[in-house]
Amino acid sequence: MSEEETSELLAVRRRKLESLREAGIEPFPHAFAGVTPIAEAKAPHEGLADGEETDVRVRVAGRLHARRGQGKMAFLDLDDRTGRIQLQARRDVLGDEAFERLLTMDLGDLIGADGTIFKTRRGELSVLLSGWTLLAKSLRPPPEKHHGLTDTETRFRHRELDLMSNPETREVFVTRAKIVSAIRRFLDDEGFIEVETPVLQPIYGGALARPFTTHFNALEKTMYLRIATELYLKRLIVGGLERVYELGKDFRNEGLSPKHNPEFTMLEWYEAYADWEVVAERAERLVRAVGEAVGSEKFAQPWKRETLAGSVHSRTGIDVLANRSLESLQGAMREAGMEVPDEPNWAALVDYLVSKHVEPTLIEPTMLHDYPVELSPFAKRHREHDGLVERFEAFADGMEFANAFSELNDPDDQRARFEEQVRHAAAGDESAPPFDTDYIFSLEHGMPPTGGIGIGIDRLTMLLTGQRTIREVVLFPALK
RNA sequence: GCCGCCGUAGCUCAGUGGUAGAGCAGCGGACUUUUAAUCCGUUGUGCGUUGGUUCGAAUCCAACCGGCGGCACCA
Repeated sequence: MSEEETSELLAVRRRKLESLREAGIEPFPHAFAGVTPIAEAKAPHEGLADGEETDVRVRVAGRLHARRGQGKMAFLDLDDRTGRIQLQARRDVLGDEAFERLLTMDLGDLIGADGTIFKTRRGELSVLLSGWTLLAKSLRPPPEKHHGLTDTETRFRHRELDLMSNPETREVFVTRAKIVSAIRRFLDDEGFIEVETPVLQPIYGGALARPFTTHFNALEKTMYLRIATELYLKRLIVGGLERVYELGKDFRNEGLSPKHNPEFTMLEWYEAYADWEVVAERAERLVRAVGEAVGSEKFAQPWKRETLAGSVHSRTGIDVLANRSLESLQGAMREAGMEVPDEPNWAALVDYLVSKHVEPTLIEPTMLHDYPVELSPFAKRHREHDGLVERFEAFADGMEFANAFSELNDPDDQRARFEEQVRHAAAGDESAPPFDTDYIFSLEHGMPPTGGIGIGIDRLTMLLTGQRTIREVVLFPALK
């Protein structure tokens, strides 16, 4: 036995478990049929006058949260997913044995309760117990009842304790579920079909990121966890599915931060015959609908739009398009009295300027569009401006949450972009994706003009629930 | 990976060099309208780990482990 198992707190609960069994009471029964959610049990009776009783019978179940009194009458608070209700236990109603046995129940035990609804003199809607059942014995004490659980490490490593003691945590994850189902409803209604593409891939692509690597024993082959669903989804567009979406986990072998978890949930959709502006319009409508579904005002207004170059110019006075080489741009930054970081090329320096000087200022939902081709290996060239692609990224609260473009469907251009990325990889860029011959093969059969987007669901959930770190919207976030 | 802050009982927290505390929870008792119930009594194999300094370390120092924030990487 470990030291922990000998501790008095746990031993007391163990002894109670044994005494229940000795009394012929099953501490872990199989089911408890006919339970009404607590909020539903309460709702019809909120109008009762103080002290008013009913003969309405209810059956509720949940976790014992608190207990008051223990003479001839006791009050107990019972929690379920929908709320909390007070139980009134009376010796004269339950009888000596059931009453006394109930008082030996521990906080944290799961209890089923039968009784009638009434409102106490103090105005608390309650259940006058006519009977009760232990549904599962709890062998460890729950977190403290009124401060809840605040220790972040315990909250994330043992999310079940966070969920049982902090209702606001439950709300975040219920909202997250509503967000996901609202997304599916919206896209299904607009003629998209949901698909599943491989998580385990022989070659990774569709984004600039380092992958997780694993090994397929039967084939003696290195495999990768996907960093994006993009390339497989566009192969489905080539195949004629025309409107597809996938909601699923991507994996990127990068650092942890308040905005980054190594596995995260991404929505991507692709639609034939559309360009980035069609996608932008649909994305705005989708996010507005999702916001309405969860009662958030965050995306009620139309999103602002700025060109990427314009956004840098307005914040820093620097014209990145008039300084189209690394040396020239570095010079312009020095002239402006700015620190010049050590970046390998012009595109990386532009990316730096955006992330340092523009992104933090984008609080209201904003699209930046017209990106440099060097930053966008899968986006179609801009119909008017050389060196740019038709792409936008969407931001809010200083954080990117979506990335979309007119999809590159010229197989020869795509081949050249892959070759450029392969050169970057050879020069030591670990996030440059490898050449994907199957993808080129697919494009050579002809992909219609297509618009596509990726939306980070964790970040969207952060925005819609007001959470400041991704760990608060992921049930079991990555920890050391 | 780097820098800073943090780690005390099941939980929430006091305690900054003199030998470990409170509240809740627990245990025993009183109480038929409580709701952070109250009252009386009572328990606690706990200072993240390992070293070091000191007559003496939760407290000072070092390394390590873990958490948080920032940087780097990235979405």
